[in-house]
Amino acid sequence: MNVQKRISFQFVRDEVKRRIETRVWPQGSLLPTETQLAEEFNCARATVNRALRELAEQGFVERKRKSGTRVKKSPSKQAKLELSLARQIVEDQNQTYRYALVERSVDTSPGWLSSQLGLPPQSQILHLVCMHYADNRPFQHEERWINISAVPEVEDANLEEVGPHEWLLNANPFIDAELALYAISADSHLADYMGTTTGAAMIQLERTTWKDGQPVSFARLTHHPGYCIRTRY
Amino acid sequence: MNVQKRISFQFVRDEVKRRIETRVWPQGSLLPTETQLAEEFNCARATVNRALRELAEQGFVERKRKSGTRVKKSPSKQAKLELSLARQIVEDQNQTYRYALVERSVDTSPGWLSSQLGLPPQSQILHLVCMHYADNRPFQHEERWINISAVPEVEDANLEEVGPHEWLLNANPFIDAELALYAISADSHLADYMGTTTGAAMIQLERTTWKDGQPVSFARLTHHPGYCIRTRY
DNA sequence: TAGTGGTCTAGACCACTTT
DNA sequence: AAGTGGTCTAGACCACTAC
Repeated sequence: MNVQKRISFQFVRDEVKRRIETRVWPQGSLLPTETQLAEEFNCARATVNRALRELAEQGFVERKRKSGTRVKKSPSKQAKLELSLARQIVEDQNQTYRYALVERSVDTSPGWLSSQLGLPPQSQILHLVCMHYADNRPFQHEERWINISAVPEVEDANLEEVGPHEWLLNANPFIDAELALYAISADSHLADYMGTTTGAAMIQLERTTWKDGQPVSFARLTHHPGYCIRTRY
Repeated sequence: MNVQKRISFQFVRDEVKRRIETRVWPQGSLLPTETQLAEEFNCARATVNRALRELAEQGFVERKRKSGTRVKKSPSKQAKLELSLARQIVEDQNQTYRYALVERSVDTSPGWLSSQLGLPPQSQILHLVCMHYADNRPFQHEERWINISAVPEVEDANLEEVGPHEWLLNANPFIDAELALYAISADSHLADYMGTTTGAAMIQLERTTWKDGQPVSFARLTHHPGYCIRTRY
């Protein structure tokens, strides 16, 4: 007796994916309709729908009403990057994390920053410089500017123990960010902080954050030479 | 008359998200059960289920059978990186793309590569060096090693016109890759290729690809100084 | 205007996990 | 053993879009 289990959307999803990968349904071709597939797999259309919806999310197929479901020409895979707090990265590597606040001052926003964040001139900003260490070796240099009017509480926050990044995330976990990632050569100042030599290549991450359309913060996170971002896709 | 539209899963999703963001349901707290929410919103449980499932995917809540749905402490957002072909990146910037094959040779795999890819010793590999240009300025330097036994056809492929990355993706669109991203200083050789000075900081991307568990290729993609990866999350 | 995917429902049963 | 999310069904109607 064939004790066929009830068909799951995973089964349909994986089988359709297999047919795409083995080019039973070549790139650019049209898949059967949901109704046809439901018949073939002997399941409800909703089940097929969920399977195909996931494949669409993953970038294998494109779906359009009336036209049907098409195998994508170039599967547009995306690498997913975890961009955590320095503390989390360090602790995930089983290293000891240490944080130090280096500089703190309240200023009026310089021109370049106002333009970067879209701030009115003369805005008050909190300027911070801090260091993150892993096993007492420099891990990340953080320079940050915070728009005080967006988070007035920050002026009274104690940032000696907890870094501004972490403080901001706690105060406001739901924030939109824009990222830019590039390589820089250490100037003598940075080299000094990072315990390396002038000219060393390092990865720098610029992070601009917004809350309800209001600019909150701009940060430059510079990682020690040799720091490597890894992922899989 | 209150012409209440039929409740959509988007409505439920957004309303629940709003309550989380405004801390009606604070971080770490337990949400009502699907059944309760379905009652409140006057919709089917399946609708609530889909809404909560999406919020779980997006990292706002955590769901466990029997325990219920909990607001996550630190919403674990992930940045998504598009890592396209050099040609695509260049053309997306409305610049003219040019490709050049610089070196091509068939060798036995050196030790470091065998170890990187997990190849048996004495494996035959195709070694390639090529350049990608944007508006005739160096854009990306590509050094690549391909495991010939994994893709025998590559030995006869014409790689004068189409780069190996693009060729491989066409030959086999469904590939798993491991990525490493870091900063390097240009040595005189690379500086020469990239039309820059020795010591310039550049972003280098290492890409190892596998097909059905079999190693296919290892590549080092070096971007011109000033190259910047941008994203939002 | 007709065809296709998009979504909702009401009910059912299952599977995991805590008690 | 009981509670909660996970999923499937069968049917219905809607919304977009190619024709």
